[in-house]
Amino acid sequence: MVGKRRAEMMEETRAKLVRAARKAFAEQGYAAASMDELTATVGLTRGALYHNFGDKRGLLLAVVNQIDGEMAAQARAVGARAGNAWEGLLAEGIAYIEMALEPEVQRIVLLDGPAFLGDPSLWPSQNNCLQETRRTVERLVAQGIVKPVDPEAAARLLNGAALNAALWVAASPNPQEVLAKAVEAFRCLAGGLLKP
Amino acid sequence: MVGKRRAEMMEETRAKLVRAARKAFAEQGYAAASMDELTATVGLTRGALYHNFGDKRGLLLAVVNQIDGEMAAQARAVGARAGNAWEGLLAEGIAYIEMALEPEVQRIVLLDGPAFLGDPSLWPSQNNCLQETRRTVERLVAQGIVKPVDPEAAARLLNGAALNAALWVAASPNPQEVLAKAVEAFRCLAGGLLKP
DNA sequence: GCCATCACATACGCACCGTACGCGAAACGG
DNA sequence: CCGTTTCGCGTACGGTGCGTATGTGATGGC
Repeated sequence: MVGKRRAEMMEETRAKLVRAARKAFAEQGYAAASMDELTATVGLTRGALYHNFGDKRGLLLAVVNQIDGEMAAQARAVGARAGNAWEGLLAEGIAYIEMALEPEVQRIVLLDGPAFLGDPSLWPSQNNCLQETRRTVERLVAQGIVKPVDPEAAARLLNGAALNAALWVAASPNPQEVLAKAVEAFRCLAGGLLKP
Repeated sequence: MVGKRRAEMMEETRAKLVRAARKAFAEQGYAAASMDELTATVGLTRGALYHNFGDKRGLLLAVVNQIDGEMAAQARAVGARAGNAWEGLLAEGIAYIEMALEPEVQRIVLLDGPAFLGDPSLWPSQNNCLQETRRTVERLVAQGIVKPVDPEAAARLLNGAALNAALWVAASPNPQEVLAKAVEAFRCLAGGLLKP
């Protein structure tokens, strides 16, 4: 600890707060999470919070951006692993459904994020995972595999469908069975984009 | 006012509070809306609120149920007006997109509702507008028009896609143009449910 | 016409957020 | 090497809002 520069220390403080926030927001929800408790769990006070993130929303923003980035990376990896471009799009969508089962993703990014930060497209992160899907759709349109739809619109609807599917699966008593149904229905819907 | 019975009076105060809540929640969001202000605008105090709805969430629940019911009725009406069952499903979905442009629907039912009340399927209203879509899908499956998918799953994904489309449209600078794209993409996706 | 009920108002305590200010250590210039 | 400035963070304060406990006046049965 002693050998570190100020910038490193500050970055470490930010990281600690973000880590604690991911836990607290996921478990209690953004509104119910107390900043006094949150900061205390990592040996700090609210002073550090307001100095680093401006306010409570600023911390939520930082957390959302971090998780969003992780999701986009995961989606990209899954898509790249697929046999062809079309299977890649399906794999990405299904990956979103499965990722959204994680409490951190569901609670923070899908529920509290839009409610307290507004529409995802307005986020500074520009919603990486949505952009990822959009680019995939663009490629498929260019290759003539899918109908010439607006890529942004298609990406929006696909992500929206996936997100809602995940909420459904998470709330169900037997997630495994419901997940299978959701994935099946998703494949079905997405097929509507394919050229005849 | 004098000639009314107690039950009528109580129903009237409930209605007044719900009306005020629709306005306040839609304009400021659930979290930011002050119950002191809200009740004062209709000449009451928080006492009336906690007596009639238990707590702040109870009021949100009542508001959500009311709007949800209106949405389901609207969807049913639009669906019935369509030429055939398949066009009815499309019309319902598009109607959801357009309804979700209303701030009361978007802010209260789509953003704050899930965030503060949990998954819509857990709401006491049983999410009427989702049930409406599910029944429509069931009919289409029975008639052999759409593939034998799980009706609940299909309804979930369709509604999710519509909701996300609406958020996108509402946040865009030129809603008219974007709405057209969203509707087009929705028709496309929904087509994936049709039997070949 | 008395009394129980009840819808709603009033009053209180508590939690929490945001801000202004204080402090001590690190960075910096000479 | 030392004085000074910077700055990351802690501390203290005020304001606001929720939930609950208690009071009250009108209503409706008997």
